[in-house]
Formats: sequence, C-alpha cells, structure tokens
Amino acid sequence: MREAQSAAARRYHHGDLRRALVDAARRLLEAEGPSALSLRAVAREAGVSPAAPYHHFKDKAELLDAVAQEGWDILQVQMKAAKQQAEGLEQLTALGVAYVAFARDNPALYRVMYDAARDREALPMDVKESDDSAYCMVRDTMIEHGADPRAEKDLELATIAAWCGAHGLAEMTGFKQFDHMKDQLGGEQAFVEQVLNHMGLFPRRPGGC
Amino acid sequence: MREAQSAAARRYHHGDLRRALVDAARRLLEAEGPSALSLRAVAREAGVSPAAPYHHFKDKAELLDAVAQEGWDILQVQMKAAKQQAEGLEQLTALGVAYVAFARDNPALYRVMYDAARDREALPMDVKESDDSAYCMVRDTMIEHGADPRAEKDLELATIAAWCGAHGLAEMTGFKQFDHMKDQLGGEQAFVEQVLNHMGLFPRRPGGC
DNA sequence: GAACCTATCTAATCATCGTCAAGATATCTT
DNA sequence: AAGATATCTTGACGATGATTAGATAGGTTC
Repeated sequence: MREAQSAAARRYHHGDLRRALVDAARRLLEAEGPSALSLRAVAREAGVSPAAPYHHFKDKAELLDAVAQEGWDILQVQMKAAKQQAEGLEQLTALGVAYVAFARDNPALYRVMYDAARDREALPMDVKESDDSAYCMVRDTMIEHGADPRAEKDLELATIAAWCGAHGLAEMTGFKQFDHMKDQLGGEQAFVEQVLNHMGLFPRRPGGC
Repeated sequence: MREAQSAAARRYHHGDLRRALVDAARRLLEAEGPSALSLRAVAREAGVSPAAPYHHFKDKAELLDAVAQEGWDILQVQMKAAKQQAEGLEQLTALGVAYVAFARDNPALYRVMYDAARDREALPMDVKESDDSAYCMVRDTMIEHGADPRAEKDLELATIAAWCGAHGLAEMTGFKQFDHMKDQLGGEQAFVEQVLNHMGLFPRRPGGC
C-alpha cells in the first residue's frame, strides 16, 4: 500500500519514532545549523508527517530538550575519557580542553544545550556526591590533586569559576578577534590551554595568591 | 484621513522610524523576552506596517544588529562608570561585576548581543590602542595597576581570560544550581565577586602563581 | 478467527512569521 | 505648481508551530 521505502520506515507504526526524531534532529543540526532545525524539517527528515512528533513530545521545546540531554551525555563521556588520558594536575586542564573541544566540534548542539538550560534556568548537572556528572568530575579532580575537601565553599567556588570560564571560552573561541593570538601560540589547542590556565582552575588558598 | 494618534505617529512619514523601531524592539525585548521579538511585532509596536522596516533595515538580522550595538554602547558606559567609582585593584573586579550586572538586568538584550556576535563570529570590540571599548578598558586597567605592558602576550591572554570568565558567569549566574551558594555568601553581588576573584582577573607571572 | 481497543500516524486547518512586489502618499526640489 | 524621491501600505507567498478530526496498525480478548 506504500511505495518502496526502507524496511523500518515503511511501516505505519514506526517502531521507535521518538529515537528516530532525536537522531534526525541531530543530523539536521550538524548539517544545516540550529536555524534550520524546525519541527517540520525534523519530521520530514524522519519520513513522517508534521504532526507525528506531537505524539512523542509535548512541543518543539521538549524535542530540543531530548536532543540537549543527549549532548550532555556525550560531553560527559568525552570529558571522562580526556581525564583518564592525562596525568597529575594536567587532568584539570584536560577536562577544560575537552569541554571546549566538544563545543567547537558540535557548535549547533552546544547551542541547543544551553538554550534549553536557559529556558529552565538550570543546567542538567547535579551537585550531589559521587556523581558522574561533569560538574562532579571537575570537583573531584580538584580534590584528587590536593584541594582541601573540607574547604567546601572554596571548592565549590572554584568549580563554578572553572565551569563558567570554560563555558565562556567555549562560546568565544571561534570569534575572529582571537585568530592572531591562536596563530601566535601555534594553534587553537594551545590557545585554549593557555587561556584556561589563566583562569582559576584550581581553588585559591584563602588570602593567598 | 487617519484616526487620532499621537502627533509624531500620525504622520505618514514617520520622522525617524529607524530610531522608533530600535526603541520598540528594546521595549518588546524587556517586556516579552527574546522569543516575542518578531519583525511584525516590532512594526506593530511602532505603529507601522509589517513591511515598513525594510526601508531602514535589510532584514530582521540587521534590525537586531542595531539593537545589539546599542547594548554594547550601554554596557561600555556602565563599565566605565563602575571603574571610576572603585579604587586600586578593585577596579578590575568592579568592571567584572558591572559586566555581570548588566547581563542580569538586561538578559534579553544580552542574549541578542551575543546572538548577533555569533552570527558574524566576532564581538564588536576592537583590540586597538587607546580605545574606549570595554575590552581595552579591562586591559588598560590591568596595566594601570602593575601589569607589565611589555608582556603583551600575557596581558592579552589575561584580558581574554577575564572576558571569557565574565561572559560565562554572566550567562550562568541566573541558574538555580547556584542559589544556595548565593544565600550562603549573602546575595548575588557577593557571589559574583567571589567567583570573579577565583578567575584570572590579573595576568599571571610567567611560570609563577 | 473476528471484533474491539488503543497507540500511533495522516490530512486539513489556523494564526503567525519573514520577505517581497506593486502601488499609494508625503516631503523635497526646482 | 510640477515632478522626483523617499517613505509607507496593501496584498501576497511560502514556511513555521500547533491543533483538530479521522484513518490505520498492533495487540488483546472472546
């Protein structure tokens, strides 16, 4: 009753349309950028009618939420891997570099992640103990390399400062103003590392430098 | 030939529609948020037909550019004032606090400013000498308080790090995750100051801390 | 195996959006 | 007074997010 389509897509009931929609959204996002990410385009890409997504997501924002959540998961995995490949205090810098690299390699996805976060005024990161969230990875790495776990306030401030710094850098690394600086330092990687090192990646001793 | 309207708005030729459109856009932005900022809504707010703006702006993006540019101007003025009200090294922190305060008080405008910057992959700040841009204000303040002007690379890295840190903090201060921290420190102002102080607001001595 | 039920998808529709072409009107110039 | 020019309106086009009603498939029950 239908023309030829791939086995999975032919069926009236899709099987797992929710998954297919999120995948289609990410495909569009990387290929065409965030502005091209309309609900209808996603449905089109998934081979389905414009109204079909509404059976799996309340509205467009909820679809983007799902896409964003996947982004946070991927980011977390990449940061974990980066930490394990580094040693000593450089693990902290490695986390920052991985963070910024993710934003550079997935600019559209990164934007969707923070747009979603802004709408709900919160990042999807828990500040609970022994969590695998990126936030806790940063904090725990600080502790592992000498930060005093009892100075909770300083520790948390340092983690927040590191996160904000990484986010700011992630959003601005691509700006042309810094091109000559990147050249001078021998590439974007070096630039990112040096800027990160100028930030408070490590808790300050109270009253100290 | 028209019903009663205010003297300025009654005329067929508006007088200064370009100004009126930018003002209307900013009014809408603060009242309804960035998502409500459609070209048609701006025209409506200015009491003019949906196509009228096209005689003053190439397209919607160009209108938003004008709005964003005004934002940068205001930000610069506020930072300058903040610097003059502080003394010594605290001027640097004052600049950062003023920056974040601007973002908190004009969240929609701040978003438009960076959206426009992202589209052209550059901030509207020059890195030229003796400029009044916010970027140069930060750098010059560092020099005024002891940073070595001859260590150009470190100076620029520190300025970039400060800017990125301030931007990241500006975007994230509103997030709920940090509410308990703000309470603990006695308000948002204190929170912002402390996080800023954890960042590299001042150039690092090479090899030193 | 047939009838039914529910989840899932389509078709049709609506208001709104950005943009453009054509025409109307006001101001300026001479 | 007359023509030229800048400015605004009207009306239209395609695309978007969303809602409604109706069609279809899969699983369940008798």
